[in-house]
Amino acid sequence: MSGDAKAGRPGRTREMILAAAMEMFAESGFHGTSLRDIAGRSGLTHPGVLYHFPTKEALLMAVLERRDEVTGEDYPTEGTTAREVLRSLVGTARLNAGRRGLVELFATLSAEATSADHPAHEFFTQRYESLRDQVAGAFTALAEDGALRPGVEPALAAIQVIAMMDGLQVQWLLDDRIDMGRALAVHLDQQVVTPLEA
Amino acid sequence: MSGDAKAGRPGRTREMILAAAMEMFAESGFHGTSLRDIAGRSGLTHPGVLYHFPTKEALLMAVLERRDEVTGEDYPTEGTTAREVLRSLVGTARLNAGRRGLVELFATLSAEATSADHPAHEFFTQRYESLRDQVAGAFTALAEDGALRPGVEPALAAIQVIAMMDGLQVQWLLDDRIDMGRALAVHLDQQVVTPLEA
DNA sequence: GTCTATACCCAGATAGAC
DNA sequence: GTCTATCTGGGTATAGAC
Repeated sequence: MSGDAKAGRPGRTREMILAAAMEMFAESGFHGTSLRDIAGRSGLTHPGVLYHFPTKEALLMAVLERRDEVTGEDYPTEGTTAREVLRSLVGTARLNAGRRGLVELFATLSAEATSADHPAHEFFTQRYESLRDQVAGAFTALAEDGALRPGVEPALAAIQVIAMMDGLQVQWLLDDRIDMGRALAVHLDQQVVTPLEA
Repeated sequence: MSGDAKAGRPGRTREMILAAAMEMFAESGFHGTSLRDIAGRSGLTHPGVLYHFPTKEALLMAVLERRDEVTGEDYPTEGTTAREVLRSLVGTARLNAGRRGLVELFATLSAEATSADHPAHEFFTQRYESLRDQVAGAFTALAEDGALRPGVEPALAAIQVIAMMDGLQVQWLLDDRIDMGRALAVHLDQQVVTPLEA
């Protein structure tokens, strides 16, 4: 049944397409990449790609979910201290400075997806909500330890850091002399009583 | 010479096209909007549009410049105090909460335009540079008056506020319960010794 | 001077052969 | 599971009607 050498393991081709799509979306953006480009790099024709992913947007969503897995490795979600959660935000910003394509993809799509009818709208709405919850949780824990500066509200502080991360990405994409990690670290140190680093 | 009733005042049609284009770029982004869509809403065909604007890119640039005029009214550039410059950032954020289309346009395009070959790339690079200069100037003036909290660096603070403004827009577009004005005001008050408001 | 008609090529998507 | 062929629609450019 599955002994056919040509076909390989099911999902094998799917993986190759995903890898090619992620690279090319990252290099040239979603609109700048054609299905024929992706197909070419995967060694098929564009209807071949559409057999595995019904539409180009479905392929995009698959790439986004995979991106979340990759970046998710930077964000320890459980069993970590509140300070570690905040430090991981700075860490991600620093790592991102070496992953331009991924940053471009995310920045472009999160903006595009603000339209209610965009295929990735729900994806991003949920993503921001869960990110805000997670970061707000960290700030709340710090507040309970009296580790926040006076006037810092956990829920608002979460919105603010996440906003700053996103905005820094756009400025950095336009001018890579912008130091995202430092900007974020300085901001976070203004929220807490004892500096995060060291 | 100019007595032709059909033609109307020169620039009349141009205005209609611009208005339609601004709305549709805001809703669907640059790549998501076709000239035929814009033409349809303006009551002409797409080559009709191309008579007034040689290319789709030229139309985009015209729209961007007009947006700058609208928003520019919120930003007093000269003859104002440093504190007023910062307050105007908060004011713009509050006004923007009533101009969803404009915010969508700007958020979507600034992200798209991070690609080096995007027609609006240069426009946004310049825009951010000049905005940073202006805000950094305000922070520098405050620093000289000893009005900044210890550790606040003017140039970095400018990058940070602008980043936060942009990031807040994306979160607000996805969930309009986000209070952009308040988030920004609280952040700015953390940078200065005496609160900005009142 | 202002627009319509038309034609070009490239992209996403579908139908159906193998 | 993948291809060939084809359809539709987009951006661009030109010819020519009013």
